[in-house]
Amino acid sequence: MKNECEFCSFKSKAALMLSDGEIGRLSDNCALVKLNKGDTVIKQGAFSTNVVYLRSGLAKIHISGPYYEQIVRIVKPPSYLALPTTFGDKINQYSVTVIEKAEVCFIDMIIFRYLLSINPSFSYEIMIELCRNELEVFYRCANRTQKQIRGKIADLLLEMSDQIYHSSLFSLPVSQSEIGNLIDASRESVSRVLTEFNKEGIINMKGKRIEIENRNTLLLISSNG
Amino acid sequence: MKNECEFCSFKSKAALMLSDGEIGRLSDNCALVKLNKGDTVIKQGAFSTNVVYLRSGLAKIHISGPYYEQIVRIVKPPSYLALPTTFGDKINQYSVTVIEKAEVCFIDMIIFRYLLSINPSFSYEIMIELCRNELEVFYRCANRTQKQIRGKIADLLLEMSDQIYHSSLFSLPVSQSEIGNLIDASRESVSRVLTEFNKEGIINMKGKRIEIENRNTLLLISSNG
DNA sequence: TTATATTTGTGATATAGGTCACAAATTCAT
DNA sequence: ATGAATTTGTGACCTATATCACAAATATAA
Repeated sequence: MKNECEFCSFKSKAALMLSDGEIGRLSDNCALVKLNKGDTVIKQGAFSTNVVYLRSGLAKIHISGPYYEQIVRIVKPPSYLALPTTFGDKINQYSVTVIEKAEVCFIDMIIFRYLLSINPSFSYEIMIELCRNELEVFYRCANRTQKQIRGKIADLLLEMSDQIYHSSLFSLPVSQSEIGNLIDASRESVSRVLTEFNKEGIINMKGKRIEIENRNTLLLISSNG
Repeated sequence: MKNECEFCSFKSKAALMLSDGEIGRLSDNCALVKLNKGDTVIKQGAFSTNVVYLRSGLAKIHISGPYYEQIVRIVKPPSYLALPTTFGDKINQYSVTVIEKAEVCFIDMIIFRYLLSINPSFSYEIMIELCRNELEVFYRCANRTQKQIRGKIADLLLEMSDQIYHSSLFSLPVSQSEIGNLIDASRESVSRVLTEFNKEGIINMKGKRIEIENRNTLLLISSNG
């Protein structure tokens, strides 16, 4: 399916830098795909000639660790994926899997690199994204290490509510095991803490639906260990 | 002190992409500084208008975490630092401190961005570096989480020997507390493991001098937890 | 070189969070 | 809707590693 990028209402900040002609080139080499929860967007180790633009939905980035698959971060749109594939060798260095019904554009890598080479503003915006990613991982790194489980879960809930869903009521896009994997804790501990928070009236949880009832207490727990 | 970049024998791969004229521009806006262990290269929170090129020596990147300063990685040359400052706001988002006598070039950010905008090959190489950084943090992330202390220290020793010093005999550039901070362990545990390795004949340690005696066992421990 | 500050080694003890096991609840596919 | 598969809740128990507390060893500065 061909995407009409010129009329796309989910353009990335970088894509806004492109001229009409450039957008046309992009459009001709870009395929929009709708994906469901669990679908693989990028498979680590596979050969690829595409950059992927996450246009809507949610995905997780995970890599194969020494003992098991490790989720390294949740990605929300707008976001470019597989950039290391574009710039390094053509083998995907991590996997990306949809965790919430997503629209994704597969962009031919040659065109993407061509656009980078002729449009410095486009290139500049992509660099900003790369830097932001790096900083985010740094920040997570310190957080993962220094906080205890209650703090890490409080953080995650606040992030979901503030950064991802922009609402105090949302449905967790991942299982408790995946949360555990992401924040470096066992599934059982995640369950225990979530239940605690529920009993303490901090959140109201039924199934995967969560409503944050007491944001301030979460903030407190987040900065307490 | 003005640096004569055209004659620099420690050029980055990116800098090799620059034309003579471009190198000249760089040279005019670049200051070479020699720094000692403990010297601050970049201070998180401070305003900056420079990119920093690590030309020789070693440095650590650390950020302020929720409870204490967290070392996120050791940087070896050639490497550009403070790129997020260049691309985002002008405030440094992390600190960089020298851990082994270093030479560093402070490059005016305006020139750096100018070169990026006119030279796509230069820009391309910088993007490769940004991507490599991201992947490296992903990898570390999985490692830190999934391995036990012996495995993490084995990894660190192998990295020092293979990646940093290219020799089985080297002197640790950081204290055991810093190692603990980097691999997410207490100083005491680091000491115990290093002592164990020493007694087990895997390494030969006196003071900060370490010689790797049994590389294979280290590899084994590294992939064992 | 000498004094001072920092780093390291090691035993004793404490604990956060992991692991196991199984029942209950949800979610998914037909 | 219905049965199968997955996810969640929770008690009992375990363990890797943190903490504490010093003494010994090294590194640093005067």
